[in-house]
Amino acid sequence: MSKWYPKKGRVILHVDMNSFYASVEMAYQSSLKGKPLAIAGNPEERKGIIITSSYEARAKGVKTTMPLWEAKRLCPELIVMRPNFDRYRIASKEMFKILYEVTPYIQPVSIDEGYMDITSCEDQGSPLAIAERIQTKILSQLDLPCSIGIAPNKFLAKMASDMKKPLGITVLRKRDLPYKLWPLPVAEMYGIGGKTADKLKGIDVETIGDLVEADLFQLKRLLGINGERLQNRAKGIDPSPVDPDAIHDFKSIGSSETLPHDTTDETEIKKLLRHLARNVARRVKRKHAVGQTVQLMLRYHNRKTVTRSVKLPDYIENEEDLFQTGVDLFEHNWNGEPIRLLGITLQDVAEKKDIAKQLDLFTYEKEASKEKLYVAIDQLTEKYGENPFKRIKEQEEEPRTSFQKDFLDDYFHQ
DNA sequence: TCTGGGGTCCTAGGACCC
DNA sequence: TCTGGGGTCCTAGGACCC
Repeated sequence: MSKWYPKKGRVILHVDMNSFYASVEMAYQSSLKGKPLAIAGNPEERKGIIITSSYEARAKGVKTTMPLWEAKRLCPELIVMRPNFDRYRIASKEMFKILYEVTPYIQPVSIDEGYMDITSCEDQGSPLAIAERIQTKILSQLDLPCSIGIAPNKFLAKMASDMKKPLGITVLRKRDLPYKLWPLPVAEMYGIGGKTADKLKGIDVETIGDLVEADLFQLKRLLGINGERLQNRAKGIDPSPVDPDAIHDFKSIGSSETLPHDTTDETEIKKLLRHLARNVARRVKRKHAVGQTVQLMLRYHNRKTVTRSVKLPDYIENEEDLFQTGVDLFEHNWNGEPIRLLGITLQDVAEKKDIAKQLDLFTYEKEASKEKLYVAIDQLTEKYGENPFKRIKEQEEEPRTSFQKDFLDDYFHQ
């Protein structure tokens, strides 16, 4: 007698550190615990905005991106610290180490959060038990609080981890959606910001439940293809996989900086461009990458921001090329008004090892007749073990270990 | 007294080719 | 004389996230 088994769904965790930077500082210096603490930039350099704040500070109304003076007005006893990124990187690494003890199927999405696919971890206990173990371990070993969402896909796991903070664990199953997800304002949905929320309000979509009910054609007209994806997510549908390799497929590397004062002084401007080019080049080098497009960003005194980019005939990687292209773009596009911020970004980035293949092939293409090209493809296929037209990385990747010890170094640059 | 810096993805128009 | 429609590449800007 054949028995019917329900198709097994996935089990996804989203681990989200609670007010990460502030919590790391408290773990570092326990006298800060229980106090309103904010991590902020230097106001003298016009970078005085709140990056993160402790729950004690949030209780007083302090919020991320709020100017420091406003935060101090709301909370006069606020303790303010500059960020110590090295500390946060170390803490992040230790946190992910704990996650990798459970499974290698992890997609880090930022310094303080990541998705885990624990579908095939039944031997380690129920999803809830696994989540509790992770949370307890991160708290006892690192003295850091986190919230965890448990759900059948990434979107729901993300929404779930947001529902109880700090130190929450929230299970969000499909059958929970009508009372746990749908009553929330649509602006609380991941992927919906102020602009989209405003647009949706225009068609009377105020809650996530309203989004589920909304007319699909109307949504598409309003938001394009994103309308359909957002509605699917609201319905609890999100097929996107937990992708451990996403972290390696970076597409751009950039650096930008606000000047202490608006300036029209070309010496000062070039000095900053030099600094930015050096910054980008250092990180490009660490990732063994090259890139083909350089983008210059200018923010003027009135905050008007423009970007100008150029695609180069060759891949570049070094400081000098970045600097020269940046200066070139600057000289051709600056309108002469005082400048507040400058940025240089290298785009169309790829790893050198992948580019080598393309260049090989390109050379053959250029020099070979069609017939010779076929021979060339055969040769390349032999050399790389697969059709070289298909960009493949697997063969050159290191085997995945329980903890890829250097990947965070690469990702969270330095 | 104002509003950082690191990214990703999508859209839209013009150039160009067939 | 007038002029289709599809596809790709390049560039600029916008929305969003942490």
